[in-house]
Amino acid sequence: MSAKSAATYEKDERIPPRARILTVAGDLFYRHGIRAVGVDAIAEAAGTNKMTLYRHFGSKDDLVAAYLRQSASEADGCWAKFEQAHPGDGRAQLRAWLEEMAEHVANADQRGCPLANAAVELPEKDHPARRVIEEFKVAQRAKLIQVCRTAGLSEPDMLADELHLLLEGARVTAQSVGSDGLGVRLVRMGEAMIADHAPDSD
Amino acid sequence: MSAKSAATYEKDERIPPRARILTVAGDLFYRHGIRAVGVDAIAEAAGTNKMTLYRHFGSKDDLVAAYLRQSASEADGCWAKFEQAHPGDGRAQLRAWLEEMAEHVANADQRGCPLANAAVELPEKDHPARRVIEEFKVAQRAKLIQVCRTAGLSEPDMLADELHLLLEGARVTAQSVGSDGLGVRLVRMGEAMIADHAPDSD
DNA sequence: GTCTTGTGGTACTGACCGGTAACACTACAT
DNA sequence: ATGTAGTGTTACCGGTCAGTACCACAAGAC
Repeated sequence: MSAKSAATYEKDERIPPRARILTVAGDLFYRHGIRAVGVDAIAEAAGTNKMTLYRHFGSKDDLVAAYLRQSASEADGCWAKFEQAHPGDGRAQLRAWLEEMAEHVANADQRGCPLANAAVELPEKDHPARRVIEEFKVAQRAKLIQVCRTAGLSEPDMLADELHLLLEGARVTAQSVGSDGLGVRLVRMGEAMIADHAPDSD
Repeated sequence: MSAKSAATYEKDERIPPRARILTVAGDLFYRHGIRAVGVDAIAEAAGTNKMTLYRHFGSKDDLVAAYLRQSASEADGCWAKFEQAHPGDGRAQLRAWLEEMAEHVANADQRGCPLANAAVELPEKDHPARRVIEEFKVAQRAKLIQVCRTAGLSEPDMLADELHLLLEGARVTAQSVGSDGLGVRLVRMGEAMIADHAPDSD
């Protein structure tokens, strides 16, 4: 109930400690930044202790990597959701994605892409998190290109990169400037980009 | 000459300690991240000691704020340079800006916008750096809108935001994905956006 | 002269960092 | 009943963190 963390587990849950640790670590890393959160704080917030944490994750860096893997798989699940909601309809999936991102940007307690933030915070190129970030971003790009292609849009890889830059820019801008009206502008711009790549007049 | 820092002053310079500290702090903060750099390291790299550092900057947070102010004024100087190179020609200034950013993105030891990175690293809303970031971003946006307007482009504020999102996205993407071909694509996309807002066919 | 201002050097505080050792305990399987 | 796997607890390690006290030294001002 403190201002610092609303996600303290108060211990006794039926959820196994590893999952508790990962959940609470994700919350703290995302909200306060990776370097700003110590393992003691994570263990305590997860209702366990440092030893158990280190039995499941060999080091803080490993925990960070696991956190990023988790974030990446959530993003994948997001795409799966769109595909399920609009099966075969790439255009609708793109639109759903745009709207989701607009919502994200407008939400005050969202702090951008966890992976991109980690890339900013951890420049050391041999950090275990780096691999996760790169793999995710490559997969993400491939996924986006594929959706653009199945949507029947021209130059799918070009459009995918355009949309990606737009969204990434919006997410990072929301953190430094704020997000008044950014969401709607985002959707408008994205729609315009998509329209520019429509082969038929739509 | 080590891998860690090429900017160690080896002490004896004629440059006064305050300037040395600020320069070396900027270098280290930018390359390794703000939270990753301690005041001891800065003082040593600047060829001075912690006491002198604390005499000029009351705390690390103040030093960080000074670092960001410095970065912001460098960016302002950049715009002044464009204005001087292409006086009165907003379009050419925008083009110069795009090319500068493309260059930046392609450069491997650039790590995005110092202000935006700081916003990621320092989410605490009462941090002295926050004020600097917000003021800079507001000024930056105003400046960009003004250039778009004097360039005679339609919907200057809309275009300015589009360009800003594009650029910010490119800078942050370069850190997580890499920058192969990103520069040229950036210029192309920016030119297309500008063209879309040209009242006459150009 | 001396007084002041800026600087360097050293040593320190107290807190926190990531990580580990050793041991007690519970639950469950056989 | 016994073994085993996972967990909790406490105390600790060496290192680093931001920040400070104290003193010595140099330069310029008067």
